[in-house]
Amino acid sequence: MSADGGTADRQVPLVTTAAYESCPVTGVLRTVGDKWSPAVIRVLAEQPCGFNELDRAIEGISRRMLTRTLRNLEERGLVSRAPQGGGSTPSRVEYALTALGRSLREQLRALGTWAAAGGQDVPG
Amino acid sequence: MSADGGTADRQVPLVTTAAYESCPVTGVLRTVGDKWSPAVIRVLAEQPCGFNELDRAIEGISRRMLTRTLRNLEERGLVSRAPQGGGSTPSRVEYALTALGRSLREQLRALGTWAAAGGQDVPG
DNA sequence: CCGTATCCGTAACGATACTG
DNA sequence: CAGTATCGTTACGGATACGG
Repeated sequence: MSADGGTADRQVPLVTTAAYESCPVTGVLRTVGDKWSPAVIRVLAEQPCGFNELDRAIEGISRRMLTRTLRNLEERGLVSRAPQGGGSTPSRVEYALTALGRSLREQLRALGTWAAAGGQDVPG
Repeated sequence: MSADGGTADRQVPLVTTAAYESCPVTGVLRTVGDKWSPAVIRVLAEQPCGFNELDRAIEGISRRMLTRTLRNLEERGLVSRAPQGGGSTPSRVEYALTALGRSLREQLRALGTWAAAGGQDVPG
């Protein structure tokens, strides 16, 4: 066997930190891999929604986490935020999935189909 | 408009805790949504690997987290663990992707393709 | 070589009170 | 209605020393 890399030897990382951080898969998993994003996406896929409507639609979520989740999804371009009634305190804010958000929803559905078919057992 | 649920009103949660916890999508995201699972899957997709080989192949991972990640993936049936050399202290343990793990890898690749095409920006 | 045990810091999450 | 502020807890992850 030669001294330098043959078949199974590996001297250098296959997954470097830089490459991993800029990986699209890593990115989307970071975005949607938190506790509540999938729930929010699911509800908004049904129909656009106000803040408190969302709060009631998702059992167990706190207003704090709902805010954070919405802001995160908005930042990523998956959710749009539209305040209504131009005053200083909007009487209603409508959240909706963007086109990108709807396409992500389809990806997640595909993943769900795979998981359900593949016998992926559920946590708990 | 009638008093009971018409079009936009919602009195009951659309996403209940029980349904959410047992959701396949939630399950797979919990499994693979942590920091290192995607990296491990990626390396093992290349070829089966020993513990320290994995450690060196993934820059920045600690032995502790590698162990935890491998155990988690094994528990979910995505990775197989095969100790070699029957003694009390195996001289080598080979980790590999199971058939289920390989199929998940394909799903993740699809997600990555979507993310790269859709202009999902990366974190950082 | 293949891990486990321990300690510690940070970040995520939950509860609740308060504001515009 | 639509949030923010504050606080406490718990889970995740990193460093490192040790054991089989």
